[in-house]
Amino acid sequence: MAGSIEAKAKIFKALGHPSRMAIVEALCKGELCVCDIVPVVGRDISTVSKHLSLLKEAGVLKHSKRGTNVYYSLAMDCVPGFLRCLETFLGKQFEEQAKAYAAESIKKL
Amino acid sequence: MAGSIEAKAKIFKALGHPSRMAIVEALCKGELCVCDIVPVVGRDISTVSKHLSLLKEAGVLKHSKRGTNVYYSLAMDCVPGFLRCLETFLGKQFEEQAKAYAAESIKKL
DNA sequence: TTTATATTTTGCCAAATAGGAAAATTAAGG
DNA sequence: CCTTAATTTTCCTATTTGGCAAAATATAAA
Repeated sequence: MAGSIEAKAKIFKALGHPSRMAIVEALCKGELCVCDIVPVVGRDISTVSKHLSLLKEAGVLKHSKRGTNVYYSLAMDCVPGFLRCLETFLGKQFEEQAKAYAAESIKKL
Repeated sequence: MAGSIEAKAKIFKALGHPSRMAIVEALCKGELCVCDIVPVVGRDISTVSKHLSLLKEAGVLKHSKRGTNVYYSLAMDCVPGFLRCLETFLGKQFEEQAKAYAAESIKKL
């Protein structure tokens, strides 16, 4: 399963950019067309389109055309749960930092 | 929580490289020193050291010095479970491709 | 203190990435 | 068929990244 290292890294890499993370977070709530994703990301539509195809290429998203619109949605069940877990982790980390900072401040009084 | 998008993307980015994915997979089994990680990755020790500090900076790893060695270990509980989930996903994806390919081959007979 | 071992840091180069503008493509609708 | 709207692709540029080699650090051992 050595090739699976590459495959897994590719998935992480796809999610490893703020614009693409924002796209995936938006799609956790359900399918969206490109025109609705663009304002979420706040970048040129050509840039957003490229991010979307990268995510699709990595297997994170799937898409379906209906009329002139293209709708993207999540293709990987594991992702939303992991994102919530990361948020908990980041929340705790932030708390700890705040606590450490407070302790330091008290020492200096 | 807009900044959390950046924070989460940073974590994914840290894991989004084959060498760093290999490091994290190795550390799922437990703590290792740099000298034991180097052969796993198969890159120059200076390169591996940079990958390790990037992972630490992102909060994925922590480290402790003992003697002249530095031991790295996982700092994020969510990671191993997600990796197993991805493997299941990739396995299914591979199966489907094989099935589709077989169906195509039969048609051409 | 000198020497050896483990690790990190710096310097440099080649390759990959993200960005927007503009051109190309696709599908409706008149 | 021509026009409009949605999306993707191509082209080009600036920035970031990953790699190794060499120098710098740090700790233990002689």
